[in-house]
Amino acid sequence: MVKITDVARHAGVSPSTVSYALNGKRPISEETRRRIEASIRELGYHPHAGARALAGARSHTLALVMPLRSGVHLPVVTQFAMSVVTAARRHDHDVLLLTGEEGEDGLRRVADSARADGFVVMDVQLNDRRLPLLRTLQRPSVLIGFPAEPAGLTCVDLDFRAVGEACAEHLALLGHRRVALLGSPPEVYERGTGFARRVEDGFTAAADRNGLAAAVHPCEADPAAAPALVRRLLAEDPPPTGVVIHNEAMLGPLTDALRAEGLRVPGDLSVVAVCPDELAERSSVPLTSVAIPAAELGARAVDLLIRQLAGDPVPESTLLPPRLTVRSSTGPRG
Amino acid sequence: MVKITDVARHAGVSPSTVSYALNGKRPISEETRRRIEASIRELGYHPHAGARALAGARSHTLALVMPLRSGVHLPVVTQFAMSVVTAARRHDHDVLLLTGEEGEDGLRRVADSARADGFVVMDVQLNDRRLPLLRTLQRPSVLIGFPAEPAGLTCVDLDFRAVGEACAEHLALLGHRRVALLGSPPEVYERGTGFARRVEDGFTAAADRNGLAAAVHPCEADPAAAPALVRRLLAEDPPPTGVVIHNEAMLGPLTDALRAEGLRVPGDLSVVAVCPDELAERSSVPLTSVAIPAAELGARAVDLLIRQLAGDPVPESTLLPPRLTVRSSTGPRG
DNA sequence: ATGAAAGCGCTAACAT
DNA sequence: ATGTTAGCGCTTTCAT
Repeated sequence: MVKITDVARHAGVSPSTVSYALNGKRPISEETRRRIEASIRELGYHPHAGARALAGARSHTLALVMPLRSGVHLPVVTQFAMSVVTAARRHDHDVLLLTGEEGEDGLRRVADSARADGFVVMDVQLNDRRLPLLRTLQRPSVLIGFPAEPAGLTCVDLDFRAVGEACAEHLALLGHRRVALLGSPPEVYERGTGFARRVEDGFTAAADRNGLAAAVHPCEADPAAAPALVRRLLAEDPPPTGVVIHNEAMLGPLTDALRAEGLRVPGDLSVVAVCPDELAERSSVPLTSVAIPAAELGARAVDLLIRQLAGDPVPESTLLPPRLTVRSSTGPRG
Repeated sequence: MVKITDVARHAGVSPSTVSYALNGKRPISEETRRRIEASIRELGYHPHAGARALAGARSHTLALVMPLRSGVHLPVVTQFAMSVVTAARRHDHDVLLLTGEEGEDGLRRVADSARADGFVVMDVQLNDRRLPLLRTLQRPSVLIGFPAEPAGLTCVDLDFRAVGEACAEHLALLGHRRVALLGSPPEVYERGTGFARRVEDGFTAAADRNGLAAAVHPCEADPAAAPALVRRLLAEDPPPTGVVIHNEAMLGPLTDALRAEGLRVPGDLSVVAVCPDELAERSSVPLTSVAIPAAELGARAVDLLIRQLAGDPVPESTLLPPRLTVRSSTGPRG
């Protein structure tokens, strides 16, 4: 195994000089730095992570806590994880993967054993059991999603209010005057992170601003209920010409039901979905949609964590703007 | 921070005794062990991972290398990762997450810096660039999938030949006499890990054994081609009454095309899919299917890695038996 | 069955 | 701008 003293000898300097050249904590002459870098490459030196963590105060590792439950769309989880790793590597950090299942004990274990310097926690619930611990732990963390009481925690999420607004505005711009939101099932409002309500608020607010008539239909995750819901929607007089679906499980059943009722999309009805791009693309009519920007969320979370580790102040709340992708399911009214 | 000397003092023993009590490398009297364990709990002691790695020869960390390309079904990746973490924790190991993107340099870095004791490598290609390195690295690894030349490497995968057999046998048992396999696109055969061919072989072999007439249709991943393919399938005289679809991208288009041709599933045609359960369940007619047992693969991979780390001999090749889940898309002939 | 003590490879004072 | 050196907390001989 190649160690720092090997590099030092090879470059004709002291170990500490190599160490400093590596982490830039004090100035090194250009000439010396070059020799050291050459030696490192030539010998294939990689500092022993354990020794580094023991002597320094940092493991150069971030912990990523994956969801407990599988309510989250799994592809989004993978994309998110990948972007976290990629971003972490850019900052010379590795990523330790934890499951939400390990709960508070897992967090404490990882923190106490100095396995990780900070945490990225996915799938944070409104009243997450882990919140008190995360607050007191002497390591920074970044939460994906907003708990009921986010004060004192660093949180990142998609700006769901802006999602609702973007959907309404997209339909308004296409000339629609009557729009509806087919929302999430009640469980999501209660158990979830509150994002369903935020979409709703943004949707109705933007509809108001644009003079649209807007209806909101909460929506169970029951495929069998789709036809009835669609009929109820169309029974309005006059019926909406644009609809936003924020309910992943019902997306298929609802579009099927629309087709069954003989409605053409977007000819008779424009449809905007709030769902992963993957789903929107695979639909029989590719859906105009707003997706969770998993990669951006991951990169941003790492960024915030690294800045905290550097002692920089960071905003407690970060909301990422939504991006609406226009596909084939929306068109001008009529 | 609580350290081993704190525990030792609290329990009235020497640090080394605590260490031995922790890892069981020498006998400790029942009485002493109990006192030590009590102290550990009371003080909330967690050994410093860096110190442990430095003094010992093990980081107690496994590296999990996630896929480069996104050809792999992302939900399967997530499930796999979760099961790897869960299994690793059962053996007192943590998991470091790497992306395939880091390639050989990433593996070397992690090995040389003693960040991980071994590797689980997902998505191994037939002629993976990382294979030579994995062979020479002084750390064990387990590959998910079989490269062209697996000798000297520990590989785990679903037994795809048995998958083909299970599908054919399921149809045979239902009384079908003429069956067809709608296979993977040519790219998969070339670039892939050879599993497509193995399914094919198993399928035809089992069909032969059971006296079925079996046709194999390779199948581009082009949704527009689905109707033509279905018509071609039905043009056979007599047409098959059972079909196996091993092509994730075409699953939707093909079932749509079947419906468009007025075929009832399973009334007129029984369909077996080789695809993630998730997809099979969400199909308009829930599909009888064989899935990738992601969780089992992950657990098995970790198992093999841990056993290698313990110096135990392990089989080079492990094939997991497929599980066919009967849903609504298959029924007796006629 | 238990203790004492010598490192493991690195970082960060404290030197010059 | 660079060198010297004392630990960081643990494991593991070598003792007893």
